[in-house]
Amino acid sequence: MNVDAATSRTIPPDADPDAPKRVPRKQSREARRQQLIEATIAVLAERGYARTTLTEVARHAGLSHGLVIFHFQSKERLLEETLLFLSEEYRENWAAALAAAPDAPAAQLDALLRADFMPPICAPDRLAAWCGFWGEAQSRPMYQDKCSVNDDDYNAVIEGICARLVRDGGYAADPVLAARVLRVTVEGVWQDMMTMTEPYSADEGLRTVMACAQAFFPDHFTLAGLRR
Amino acid sequence: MNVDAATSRTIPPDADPDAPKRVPRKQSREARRQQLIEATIAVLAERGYARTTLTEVARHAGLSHGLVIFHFQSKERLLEETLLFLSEEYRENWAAALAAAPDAPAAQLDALLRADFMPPICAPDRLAAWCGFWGEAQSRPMYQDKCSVNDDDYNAVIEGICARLVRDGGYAADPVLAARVLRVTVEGVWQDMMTMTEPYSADEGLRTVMACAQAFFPDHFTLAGLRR
DNA sequence: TTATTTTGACTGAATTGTCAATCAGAATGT
DNA sequence: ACATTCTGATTGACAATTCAGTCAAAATAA
Repeated sequence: MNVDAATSRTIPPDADPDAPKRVPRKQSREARRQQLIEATIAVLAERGYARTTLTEVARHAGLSHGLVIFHFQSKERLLEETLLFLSEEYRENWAAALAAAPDAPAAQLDALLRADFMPPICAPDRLAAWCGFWGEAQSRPMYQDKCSVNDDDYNAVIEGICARLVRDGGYAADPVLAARVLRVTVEGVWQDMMTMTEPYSADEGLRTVMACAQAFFPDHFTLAGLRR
Repeated sequence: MNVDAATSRTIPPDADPDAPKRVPRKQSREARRQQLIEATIAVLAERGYARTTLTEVARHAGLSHGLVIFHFQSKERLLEETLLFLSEEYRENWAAALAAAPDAPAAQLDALLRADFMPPICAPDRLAAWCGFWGEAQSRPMYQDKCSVNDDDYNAVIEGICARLVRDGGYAADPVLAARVLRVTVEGVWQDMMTMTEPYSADEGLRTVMACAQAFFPDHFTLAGLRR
């Protein structure tokens, strides 16, 4: 679902190993789809969900709007696949951060929270596109369906980490509530960065989240993150 | 800007006391506008921002769509005034709660947080309409303009309360960050209640917010709210 | 009557989706 | 190397629909 994967597909499985770089068509099917999804994200960020049109997406990609339908059948499907891509990208980002972190619950939580403030997740167009979808998700069950699995997984992970941290660290807080507060704080800070008249930086956003972690787990966190 | 205010306006200050019910035109005008704004909120909640049409708003109010234009000149203006109404309603609600609370900072914070979970603010259609606007606000400077004053005031108030609470209560936290976390937690809980596959109740939402307050100000708050 | 509100038909613009024609490159043949 | 065929990506014109906004006429109240 990422660009590299699409690029690698341009070389057929039975390709001659010494054949250098086969650049098949003007663009391969997967690469075009990915290009159009990126264009959709950009238009969502620039104009908002309600004013996102196929023509604008196509124009942004330098292609005809007929091609968008050719690749995605309908506007609905294009938006679905865009949301799915963002959802997967987000999931892969935090999952990778988690896998790279030490096993101690505080270190895991630190990695999980930091992951949301790293590129490519914390890029302006990504955040803006997310906000656009959030606004529509409530009235479109399909959008909830597309993301609920990833959302539930994230929830389960952060709740599990908080439960371990509460137990091992001797805290009294309810881990479910603590996990929920941390999650919505990240989301809220993102939204601040998109909608406030004078938004703060991603650094300040992360500091805010760490202040929240410190409030719940003062022995393990400071404003700068994991206490060491 | 609320219904009662509009209704009270129906009786002019110089009205004859024994004249039973004068139903002046201008009042009818305000009542219609209010009716259409309520219909707009309902449609926003039901179909989302992108699929909100004048025809649907009019149908919901049992009126013709030409009348919507007659009263609001354009769809843009209708949505602006709807947002303005919601913003004022929200502001009046927390301002009233604050005025009714004791002057102690912990009591003020408790009142401020509870206010967001009381009707009419915490009604499903209100929350859903807010979410719809949030999604579009990023790409529409006009929406930010309309609300920024009220938003900034809320921010200043909750920061001030947190600053007093930190000082008087001997806490070490940064009051600006604590205030920000509390604010985005309320917003995030609202969004949860709108978009989650199996949302929790307003009570559970308030408990979550109080868990956050407890984390920052454990001497003054419990899961049930203000410690007494 | 006069002023205001309300309707509903109409217009013009925007937008999604269709489709036949075109075109670029790959495969195949010579 | 060169020409021919084939495939499927790409275009752009077109149809159908939806929707915001206009307006003349009707209804209603003063």
